[in-house]
Amino acid sequence: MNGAIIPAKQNSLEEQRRQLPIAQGRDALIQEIRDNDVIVLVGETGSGKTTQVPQYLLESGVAGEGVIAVTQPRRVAATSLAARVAAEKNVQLGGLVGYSVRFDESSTEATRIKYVTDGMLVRELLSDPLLSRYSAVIVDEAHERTLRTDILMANLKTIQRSRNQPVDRKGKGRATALNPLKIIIMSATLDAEKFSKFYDNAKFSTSQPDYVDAALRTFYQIHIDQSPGDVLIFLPGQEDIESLEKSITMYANRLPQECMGVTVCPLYAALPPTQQAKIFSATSKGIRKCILATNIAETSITIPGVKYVIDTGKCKEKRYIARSVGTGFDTLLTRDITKSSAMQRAGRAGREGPGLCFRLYTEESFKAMPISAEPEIRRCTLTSSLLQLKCMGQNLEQLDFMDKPEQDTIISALATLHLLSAVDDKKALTHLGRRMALFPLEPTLARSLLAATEFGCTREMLDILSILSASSKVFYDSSEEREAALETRRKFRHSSGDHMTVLNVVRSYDEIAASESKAGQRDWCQKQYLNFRCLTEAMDIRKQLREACEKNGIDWQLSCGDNEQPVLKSLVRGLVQNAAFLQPDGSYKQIMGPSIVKIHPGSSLCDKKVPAIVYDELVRVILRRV
DNA sequence: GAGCACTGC
Repeated sequence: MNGAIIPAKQNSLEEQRRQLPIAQGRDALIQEIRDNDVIVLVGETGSGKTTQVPQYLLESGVAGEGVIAVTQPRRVAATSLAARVAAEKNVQLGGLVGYSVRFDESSTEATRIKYVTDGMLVRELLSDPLLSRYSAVIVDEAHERTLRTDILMANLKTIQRSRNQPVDRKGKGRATALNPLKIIIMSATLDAEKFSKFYDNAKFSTSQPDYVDAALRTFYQIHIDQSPGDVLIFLPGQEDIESLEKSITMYANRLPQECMGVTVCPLYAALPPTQQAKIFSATSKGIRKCILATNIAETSITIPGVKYVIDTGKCKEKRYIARSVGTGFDTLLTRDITKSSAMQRAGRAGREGPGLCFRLYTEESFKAMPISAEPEIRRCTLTSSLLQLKCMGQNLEQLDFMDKPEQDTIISALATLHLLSAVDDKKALTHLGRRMALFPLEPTLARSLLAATEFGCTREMLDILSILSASSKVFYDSSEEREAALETRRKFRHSSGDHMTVLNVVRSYDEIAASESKAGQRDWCQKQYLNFRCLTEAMDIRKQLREACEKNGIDWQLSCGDNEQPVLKSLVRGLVQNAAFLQPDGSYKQIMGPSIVKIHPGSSLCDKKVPAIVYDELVRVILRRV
């Protein structure tokens, strides 16, 4: 859909921290490194930051063209970290990612991330006192304060002073440093301030313990030490699942012969059922199954044979942020689970015998967890419920609720209904509003449907709305197959945007459904990278909506054929609130709100620079975990 | 430059 994104930069870091239980994100870190020559990064040792931060530097380009050095006090750490990062980036060790330790080197001209022992870098000072090949030096395990680390840190300080000196090239405008150096000191908590002082009060930032990495290590601890039995790991979302799947598989391939094998099964709602089914198939003897699941495995799906549970203590939660001015937006944020979730997760271990649960959080964090989740009335849009209550002659503001909704949420719901002409200036229900409530649709979509009766395109509108109100997305894929999916779906793309693209999909599906069996339809969907589950659900919804039309004297067969104008006009009637105009810099500005929004990269309108857009979904981007 | 789960109508 025309998912739009509010860029993170819009909001102050402080504001984001407040909304984000896990503090530091990838983008925020990159920004901090861009803004500061020295950063002291505090966090637990051996966590993912040693492998991730260099990759962030490389990917974002903040470290320029030079080599990114990561120093380690010990040889074995340098070589094994290099191997792991090379594997994560899917490159040959010694290419893009390499290492250099005494007696052993694996690096080439192409190497951009180089893991080295601090002694090696100190030695390099002899031949290259300014370390000019390096654009960034990351000093890891700085808290160990080995002699060579200290010598290195002292030198880095003076090197940076001379390299980052602005050079005013005559007549060439602004003075800039020719070959600046970035320094990142990674340390355990206690010494952070001392490091910061040493580098002229350098900024320091704290990274949260990396639960994905902790889960990886816990899994292998179980795998090596514990008796046979499957392992279930709870993670917040697809992204973490994909990343952990990669690292577990990578280590599984290097296990000693006598060790049990490992098979990894990802599990989340959006995963096609065929792949979900893998969790139920029995593993052969000598293979340990490791299921990586979202909280879908907490209640909805019970997995047989699980003996060990690893609980990261994290989940995702969708939250609507109301704005009394303009439109609100949804955020999907990673947060701590509740006590009841924690119990539920633990209970998934050993349902058929003794089991063990490994919680990757402290007793204190457990005690700090809320007992149960906040009720939806405090977190969701109330537009639809408000309309319904009005139809029942009730007033949401006067109802005696167990938990009262936020005032802003009510105000924004009322504003939306007013804009859709479902209520009048006195907040009273209109005839139109009553008709909107006849359909099991969000009020915005119901408004578009009623507009379609005027513009003569109910048939097309029902095709689109049924997809929009299905609970899963039509276009959904893992990050691995994203490119292929994009290419295959190109034929559905419509120059007028994603809603017309969706219409093309439904029309094609209708043709297939007319001649193919259910299995044939499923096959077709799979080949087109379309979500079969979404389409079948949408077809049920469409049938129901058509019936609702018939019942209420609306002709659902009105078609505008190949003329897209009536469809677009009708959509706008419902989505007025979500209109935005192109800005000179290529971003979009809401007409009814203050925000700058961006078109989702998966949209057919992305990079098209059309003068105006309407969207049906606005998502606030949350910074990623370090 | 990228999607937690569920439910009802």
